[in-house]
Amino acid sequence: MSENTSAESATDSPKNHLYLVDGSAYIFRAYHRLPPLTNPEGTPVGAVYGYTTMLWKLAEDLDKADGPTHLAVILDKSSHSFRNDIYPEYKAHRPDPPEDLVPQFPLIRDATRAFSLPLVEEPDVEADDMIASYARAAQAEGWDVTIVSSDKDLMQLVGELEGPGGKGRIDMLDTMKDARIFIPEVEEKFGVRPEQLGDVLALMGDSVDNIPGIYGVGPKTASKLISENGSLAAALDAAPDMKKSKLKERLLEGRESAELSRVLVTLREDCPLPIALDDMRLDGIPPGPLAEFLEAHGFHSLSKRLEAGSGSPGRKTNLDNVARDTKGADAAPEGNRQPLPEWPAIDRSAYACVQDEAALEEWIARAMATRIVAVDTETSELDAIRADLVGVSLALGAGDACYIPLGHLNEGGGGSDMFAEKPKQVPLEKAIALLKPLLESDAVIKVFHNGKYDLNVLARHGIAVGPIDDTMIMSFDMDAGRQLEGIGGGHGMDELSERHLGHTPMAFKEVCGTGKKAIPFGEVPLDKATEYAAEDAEVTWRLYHHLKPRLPLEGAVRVYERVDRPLIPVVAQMERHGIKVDRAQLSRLSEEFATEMARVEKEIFAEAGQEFTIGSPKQLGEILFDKLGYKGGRKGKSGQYSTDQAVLEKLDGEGAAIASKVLEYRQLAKLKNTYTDALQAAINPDTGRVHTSYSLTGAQTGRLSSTDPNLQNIPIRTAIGRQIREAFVPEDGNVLLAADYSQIELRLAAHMADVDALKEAFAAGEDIHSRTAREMYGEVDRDTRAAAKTINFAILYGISRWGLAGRLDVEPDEAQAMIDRYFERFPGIQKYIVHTLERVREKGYSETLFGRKTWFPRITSKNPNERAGSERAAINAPIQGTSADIIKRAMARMMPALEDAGLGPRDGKGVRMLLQVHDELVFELPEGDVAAASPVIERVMAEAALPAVQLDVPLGIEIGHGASWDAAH
DNA sequence: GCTATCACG
DNA sequence: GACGTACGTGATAGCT
Repeated sequence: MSENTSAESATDSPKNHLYLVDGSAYIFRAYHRLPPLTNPEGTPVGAVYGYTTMLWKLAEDLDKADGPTHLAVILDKSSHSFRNDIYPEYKAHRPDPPEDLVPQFPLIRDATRAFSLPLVEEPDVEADDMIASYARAAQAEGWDVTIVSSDKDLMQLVGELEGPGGKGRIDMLDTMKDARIFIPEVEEKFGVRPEQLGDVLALMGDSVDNIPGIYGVGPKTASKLISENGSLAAALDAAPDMKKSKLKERLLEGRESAELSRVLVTLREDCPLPIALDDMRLDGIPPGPLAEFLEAHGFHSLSKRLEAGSGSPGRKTNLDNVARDTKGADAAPEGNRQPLPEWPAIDRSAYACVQDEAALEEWIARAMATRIVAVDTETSELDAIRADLVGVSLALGAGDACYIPLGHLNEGGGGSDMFAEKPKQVPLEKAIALLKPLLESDAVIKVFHNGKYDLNVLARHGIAVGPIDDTMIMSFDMDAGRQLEGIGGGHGMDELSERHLGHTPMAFKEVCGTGKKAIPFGEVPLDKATEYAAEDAEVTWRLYHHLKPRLPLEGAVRVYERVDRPLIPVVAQMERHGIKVDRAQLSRLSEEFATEMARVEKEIFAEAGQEFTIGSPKQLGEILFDKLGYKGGRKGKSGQYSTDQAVLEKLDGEGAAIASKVLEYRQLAKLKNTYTDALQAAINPDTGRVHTSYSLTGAQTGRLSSTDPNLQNIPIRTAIGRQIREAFVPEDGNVLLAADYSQIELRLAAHMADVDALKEAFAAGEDIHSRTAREMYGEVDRDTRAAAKTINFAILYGISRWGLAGRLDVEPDEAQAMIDRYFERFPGIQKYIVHTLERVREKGYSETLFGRKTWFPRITSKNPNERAGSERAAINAPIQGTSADIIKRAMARMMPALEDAGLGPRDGKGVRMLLQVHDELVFELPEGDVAAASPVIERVMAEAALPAVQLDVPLGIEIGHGASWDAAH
């Protein structure tokens, strides 16, 4: 980390913060979560790899505010402890670890040594006890402690205590979920305070460790008993007075067992400490041993990162530099292409075409065993909501893929010979029945590229696919905005295949043709279809194994796992819901607009003295400026006159009647062509509703975008345009409900730039533009408020005196004076801008509060125009992107929260989330549910940043409902 | 396929 | 000191 950044953040001397890594528990989880990789010698290293990236990530946080100053790894040394002595059955029925995990245990030690980290392994002491002892010892010294684990037993330690050395805090970090666990999280999970957790655990027991607890008492009952009675002893004592019940009997009978369990779950906090706390200080990671280790196990991507950042050989280096300084490496044209695992070249001729049930069953069984399967669907058309399923392809490994045709007609098309036999295929119904358990199995990760599409296609066949991963979203979360010279910056499969695998997949048009000669996929001959479809699945499989391990290295795990990945099925469901539009209303408006256009057109021709194409800016410009002689400059390299709204309004102000008529004509044409006509055409004949498609990778900042049709730009600002909103309606008996974040970007700016005056204003519920006007001008009236509003937005968008001058119609000097005044009144803003730009120049990317990166390669451009443009975008991206992260989190939590409140889908109805418009969510719900649903929706939205981010400003929500989208505002 | 325009946040 | 600069999108018409 560069000196200036640390100087800014580290004004106070950093508090000691000990990280204790529960290594043994981690590798079990890593094993079950990660793909079964092997090193060059064939030793399985999937869990080791996960462990290595975890340590890397922790070391990366070294200089961060809440990062480690001290770190140690604790491992279990032997299977015997004091618990076996008092209870021989303890952990007696543990199954042996999986065969391919056993050889990884010693490698965990190697990995730890490779990072030069202290390693604690004591015989006859369990890791949990050792962790507890170290945690308490550090806490007593007034240190903060983070236990890197998600073991529920360790949650007993969470909390804050005043020791001889000051106040020390113990929390936990679940690196797989990237979640901090503190008192509220424990309370949420177990319903009791951490210090009461031992009592709950004693009652409920633990089948894995063979802790008996009380038979028939599970987490729910245990938590209830303890929270009601205060403690285990009190709960047991209260049992004789309970009214007769099964539970009473069990408590009376199980008293001894519970008391034994209480001892077993108690952590020993007084183990002798083999390594002194001070010796756990983390100064830096010497690169030598680490490089050797990474190399030996074929962790090429990590090796490369280490090389890229290590500087002079042998120098002790801080991993923060190593892992983060990726700019240099990635700026090279091939920089983004990492060494690949040793896969054979893709061979399209090797794919299987699955045409009978037996073969399909075998593929499905193998997929179940493999636990990770790449899936791709082929369909009759692009629109997922209308598309029919034509086939499914699966990939289980490199060179191990198949295509399952399901809806193919005979080659050359169905129309020409309707009696032609179809190719042999597993009947669709049968295939769906066989695939459903695989695609819905919790134990198997289904990997897609743009899975939202496939989810929608498969949902039509009653398959609720999950859990999924998505290589398109992974790519977006790591590489948004990143453009490599000559390689492009998109996230399409073909592009990623070129970029990361160096392989050009078969082009769709090669298979189906293009333009008028295009044929539907169902008419492609099976051999060709198999090559194309199975290749897509295999490419997805390979991309997954390339991209997934990169996620932690790029710091993209949190945004992928906590924001974007959970959103995929949610957005898919919104698309399937669609929204009802009133066709008659739209049609009426179309006619009305057409009549008006004809009238205005006549008037324009009269003014112009001739007929011309009003919609042609070129012709219009010539009429206005050449023929009629109005003043107005040329524009751009096209040499064409500008005739946009600003120009025409100016002309209108100067008395040119034709200008306002053209504006009116344009407005009508826009509304008719883009909305009233197009929306009618977009109604799905099967559902009678309009189904937009959201792009999850469309906007570099992390926002969604909406296409076919775009429902994120339906008019609202003018009365005439709002008539179109009136055509968006609920089904009978329902209403539409709109909930939006009020001024979310300004609130985030106030938080992120730490502007006290703005934070106060939001906390007090003031009108923010009025407050700005008061700060800037000392008085608030219509004019000063309007100017303040303009300036507030200018700030969000990256300000310039010329831009502001243009908007406010003042001289740039005066605009500059206003900017200076703004910075003076809100000093945090200028600091934020300067700091943000410094960071982007240094790192190459901006970051949101949730860690979403947007890359700005042109921030260093020699072209001042280009560079300035990047700077403005870079100032805006963290704010716009954080807002996007927040509403995405709200969306992912919304339906579960409504379901918890009993408001979920009921006989196909209930509350349905239909649309997202950046800071607004639109729902359709039975009128009778409005009162119950509104507070739930409001709470989920208002709390969406928590617990990951605690904002200094409240998030205000405005909610309305009515018989149309317009009425809901 | 590109440019200009304008709808939204 | 300049920069025919407010940020982020998508659809349409006209024109090459």
